[in-house]
Amino acid sequence: MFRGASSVNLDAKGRIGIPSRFREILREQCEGRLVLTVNHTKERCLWLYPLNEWDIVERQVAELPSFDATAQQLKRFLIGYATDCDIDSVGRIRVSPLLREFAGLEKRVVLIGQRNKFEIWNESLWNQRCEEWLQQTEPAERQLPIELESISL
Amino acid sequence: MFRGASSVNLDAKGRIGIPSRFREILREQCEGRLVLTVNHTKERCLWLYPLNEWDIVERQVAELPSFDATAQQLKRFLIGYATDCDIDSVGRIRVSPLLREFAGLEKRVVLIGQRNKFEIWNESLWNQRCEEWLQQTEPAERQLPIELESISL
DNA sequence: GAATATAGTGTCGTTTAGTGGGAATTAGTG
DNA sequence: CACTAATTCCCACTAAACGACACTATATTC
Repeated sequence: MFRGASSVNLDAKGRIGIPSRFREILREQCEGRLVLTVNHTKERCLWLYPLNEWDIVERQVAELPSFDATAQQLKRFLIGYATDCDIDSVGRIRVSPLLREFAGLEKRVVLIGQRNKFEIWNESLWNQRCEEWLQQTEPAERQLPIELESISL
Repeated sequence: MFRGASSVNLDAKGRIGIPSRFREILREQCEGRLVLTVNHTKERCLWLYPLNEWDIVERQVAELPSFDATAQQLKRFLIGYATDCDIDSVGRIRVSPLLREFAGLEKRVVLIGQRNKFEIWNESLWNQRCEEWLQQTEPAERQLPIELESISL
């Protein structure tokens, strides 16, 4: 289970280093095989799953009805953007231009451990959002179709 | 199972390259034999199936009740536009002018892995739709004849 | 506090994917 | 049957991705 925030560089070739404290766990858990995709909500950030965790998520999403528009959108985003990526010999993964663009990643990014996955944010966007969340008194309103409520991403 | 988004060029001869990471799988699964058809919903995009997956879909659609207007329409679009296409020696398929026109494909297109199939979009339309989906607060209303709910295309 | 180890990051060269274009073949049309 | 247009096959070029290595800064140990 992953937790904690790290600030890392995205290099000129679009690679980011996974903090070393996670590397061994990831090697054991999924042989360094990860899946990188987008967050389907309004927040522009990426999600990074160990392959085994991703399989669970993908199956859940895939089983949603084909003719439900909301479910289709979720599928298009989550599975549509999901990219396999292996950790290289020095502990980095490559983020494709498409995904970088989606999340607005530039040089400074933050990697946020979220139990079964990581979130990857543009650092300044992350800081900005943190401020907003702290200001905010009312929790965001929730309205979801019934099928989505039970899913744990 | 296919996932991930790729941005590719449609060349002057109407060909698009299938990303190399899928080619070997496609060769094994269906000997590079694919079926290209249209999305029957409001979304103007194409669907690309490996032949074996297409067979399943075609059978399901064919068995829908003959006197249901919605099912008839689905049949007309899906089966009516379905075109066989083989992957060439450098990993490309040709998209007929009819299909290109239907989906409004120009030079830049995106190929979206959706498990058993791919979706092919005009790139700017795809980006536009993504924006809309992310903005959207209310989930789209759902109203479907009961037979269609359970089909997974 | 110096020496060593390790994480993080940048750079180089090789390979391979992506794309464009020409020639040969096939199909469509008068 | 001939001519034209479209399609397929093949080759070539370019740019991006990958793997290996190297350097730097921070942390750790003696």
